[in-house]
Amino acid sequence: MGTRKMTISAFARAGGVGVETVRYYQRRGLLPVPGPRSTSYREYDEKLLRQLRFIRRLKDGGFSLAEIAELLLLDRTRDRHRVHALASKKLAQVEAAIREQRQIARSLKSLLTHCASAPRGVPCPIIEAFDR
Amino acid sequence: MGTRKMTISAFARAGGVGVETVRYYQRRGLLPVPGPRSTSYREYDEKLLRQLRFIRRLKDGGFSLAEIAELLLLDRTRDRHRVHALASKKLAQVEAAIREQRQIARSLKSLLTHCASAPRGVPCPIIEAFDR
DNA sequence: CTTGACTCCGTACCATGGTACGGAGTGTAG
DNA sequence: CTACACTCCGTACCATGGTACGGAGTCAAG
Repeated sequence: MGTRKMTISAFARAGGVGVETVRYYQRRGLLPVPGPRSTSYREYDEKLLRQLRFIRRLKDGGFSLAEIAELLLLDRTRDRHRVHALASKKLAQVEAAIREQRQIARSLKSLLTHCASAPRGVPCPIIEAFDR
Repeated sequence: MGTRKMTISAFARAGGVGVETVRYYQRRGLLPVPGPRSTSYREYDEKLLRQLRFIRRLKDGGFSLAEIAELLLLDRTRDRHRVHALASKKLAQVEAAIREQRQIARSLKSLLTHCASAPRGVPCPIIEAFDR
C-alpha cells in the first residue's frame, strides 16, 4: 500500500504547491484537515494527495476554487443529475475556451510568419494580426 | 470612413466593457487617452476600438494585462526579433494550455458517460474521473 | 435656461488566489 | 539534551483586474 504518511511539507512538495497553499485549501474547505493522529503533527496520505492533484489539475484548467469546491461536494453526494448538469455545463465552457485559444494560436502563428517575412526596418503589425 | 467619434460610454459599449474598465486600461497604459479635441469630452474612434478589441481578445485568451501592454509597446517598435521571440514563447504556452484543457474536456466527458451509466443510488466518482 | 444624463478625475473598495510573518510548540539527529 | 528544522495557528499582506463613489463640470433636449 502506498498509504505511507507524510508531513505537510512532504505533502505540499508531492502536490507541487507550497505549504501555505495547502493550509489555504484547508481553510477554503477544498482539503480536509487530517484528524486524530498518533503524533501532534497532522498526517497526509495518498488519498489526500490524489485530491490535491485533482484540485490543481482543475485549477490549472481554469476552474475557480469555488467550482472545485462544488465538485468535491458533489463527489460525496448521490445527486447524479446535478453532477451531470454541472459537468456538461462546464464541458461547454471548456470547449468554448479551447476554440478561443485556438483562434489566438492561429493569430500568433500568422504574426510569426508575417513578422519573419516582413521587409527590414518595418515593424510587425501586431494588432492587425489579431483582427479577426 | 468609419472614423466617426464616440463618447466613452459608446466606446465601452462597442468594446463590450464598462466605462470604468476603459479608464482602468488608460491608467494601465493599455489604451491612450484621446488628446486635444473640439469638445471638453474625449473622442474615441475606430482605431481605438480595434485596439480595445485586441486587448479583450488577448485577455480572454489568458494573456495578462502586463503581457498585452508589452505587445502593444512592441507594436510600435522596429524590434522584430523581440516580437518574434515573445510571440513564439506565448504560442508554446497557449498550445500547452490547449492540451491541458483538452485533457480536462476528456475527463469531463468520461465523467459524463460514467455518471449516466452508473447504477442508481451510486454517486459518480468525480475525483477518479480526473485521475490521469 | 433648466433638467437630466453623461463626463472627468481622484480615491476607495472589492474578489480571487494566494504568500508572508510571528510566536509557541514538537520531532529528531548528533 | 540541546540545536535546528519543521509544525501549528492566527492574522496580515500582496498582486491582479477590475468596480464603485463622490463632486464638479458639460451637453443636448425640451
